[in-house]
Amino acid sequence: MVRVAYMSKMYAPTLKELPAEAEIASHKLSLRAGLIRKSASGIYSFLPLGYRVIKKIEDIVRDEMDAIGCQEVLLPIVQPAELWRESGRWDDYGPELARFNDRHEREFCLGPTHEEIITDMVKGEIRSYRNLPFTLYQINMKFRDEVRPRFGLLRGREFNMKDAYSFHTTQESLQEHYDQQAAAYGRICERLGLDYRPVDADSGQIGGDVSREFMALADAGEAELVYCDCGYGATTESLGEDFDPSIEHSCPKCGAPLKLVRGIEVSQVFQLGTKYSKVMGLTYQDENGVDQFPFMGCYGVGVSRSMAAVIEQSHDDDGIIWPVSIAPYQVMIIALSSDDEAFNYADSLAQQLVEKGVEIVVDDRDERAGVKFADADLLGFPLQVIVGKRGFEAGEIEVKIRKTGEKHVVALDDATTEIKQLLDRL
RNA sequence: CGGGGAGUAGCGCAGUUUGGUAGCGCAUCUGGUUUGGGACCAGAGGGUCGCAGGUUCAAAUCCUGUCUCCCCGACCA
Repeated sequence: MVRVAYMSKMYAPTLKELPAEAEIASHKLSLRAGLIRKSASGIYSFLPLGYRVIKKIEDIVRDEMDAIGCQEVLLPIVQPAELWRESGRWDDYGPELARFNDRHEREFCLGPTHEEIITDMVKGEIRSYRNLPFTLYQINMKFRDEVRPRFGLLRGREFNMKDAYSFHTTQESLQEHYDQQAAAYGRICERLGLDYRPVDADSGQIGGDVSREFMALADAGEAELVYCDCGYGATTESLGEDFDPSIEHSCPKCGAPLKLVRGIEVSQVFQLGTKYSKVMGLTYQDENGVDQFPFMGCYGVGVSRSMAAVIEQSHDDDGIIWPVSIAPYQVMIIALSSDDEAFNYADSLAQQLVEKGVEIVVDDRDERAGVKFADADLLGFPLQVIVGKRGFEAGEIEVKIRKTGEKHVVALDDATTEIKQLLDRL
């Protein structure tokens, strides 16, 4: 059951002053709005409002994964060294792989990605070509002991990620699913309200031959990319050392001048081929009873990083501007008057809206108007409904659209429907 | 790992040069006045100055070591 939330009860410690540790907008605002708190370098706790956003992003990702036939699982974070020795990555991965021994001196690592675990798991179950293709995914914390964590959630060491792994009998089947994943990733970016570009990329540590990344455009992004309005895009890294960013380049597809920008890598799709199935001995029997190695793909979405990317792209001097799709609450009702009648009206309006499926938080705190307005802007709810004594006595309330700042005066009796309509238009 | 910066009250900072026993703003608590854009007045609480050694009559301040955090670079599914 969905309930009205109240600011007076909410654990949402906002900061008036800029945190000294943060440099970029998304990091500053995540801290100021009380979405996250740091435990150690690159390691964060998610507070109620931040975790609501994370869960909403996860639900969008789940919806898109389920829509293309993927099935959700949950894989272990703690993984035995032997699997990583099998794949060769125990030695190859380097110090980014966090390792430790258990009480019996057996070696383990914290999963930075889950190819080994899933390949091993599937190995016990796959017998026949009839079992293929299929795709499993999970949404889980990853740990990578990054050389230099920075920018809050943009490059953390522990982070929330969706990772999917697909298994196929043919390259064509892999290609087909890879395309479906890429299309789903485009839809995910759109539903998150991101300004993004898909680009050709390196496959790096994960390995494999073909890879695309989805870049949220942002000056604070760590990646550099080129793109063209015709649809072409590539990371400058993938273009190799001979790419000179100081001179203008033309699009290899249409010849138009390429744009050079910075971006945040929010997701990536890979074709792994038979790299992991071969090295870890994952086989199935084909129609002729002959053992074959499945083709594999893997597909990742940085969930916590996506949250930071959205803030990076959608904020102003006053705070965050959430898209309706992932706002922690869609509407904040600011109860300005302590007058019983006006407050009771605000509360009943909240109840009515909740019953219509709108997520509502009421600022019922005993604070001055300025404090409430400032927090509402900082927290970035798409709509602010202002219920004050003066307006209430005149039979009206005010609805402010966070993004544009425009205000609508609404009659008390029409409030529920008007708010619903304004929300639907955002 | 190389280069740079920083650890002093919950947060943001001053004090370190020139050692003398810790301060400001915000926040918190109490009382009062306020109440549509981060109020005002009066009072109060809160810090082994990151940690460990050392020098000294005396260390936030000087010396040595160490830990942590941030930025640039290297690195990065």
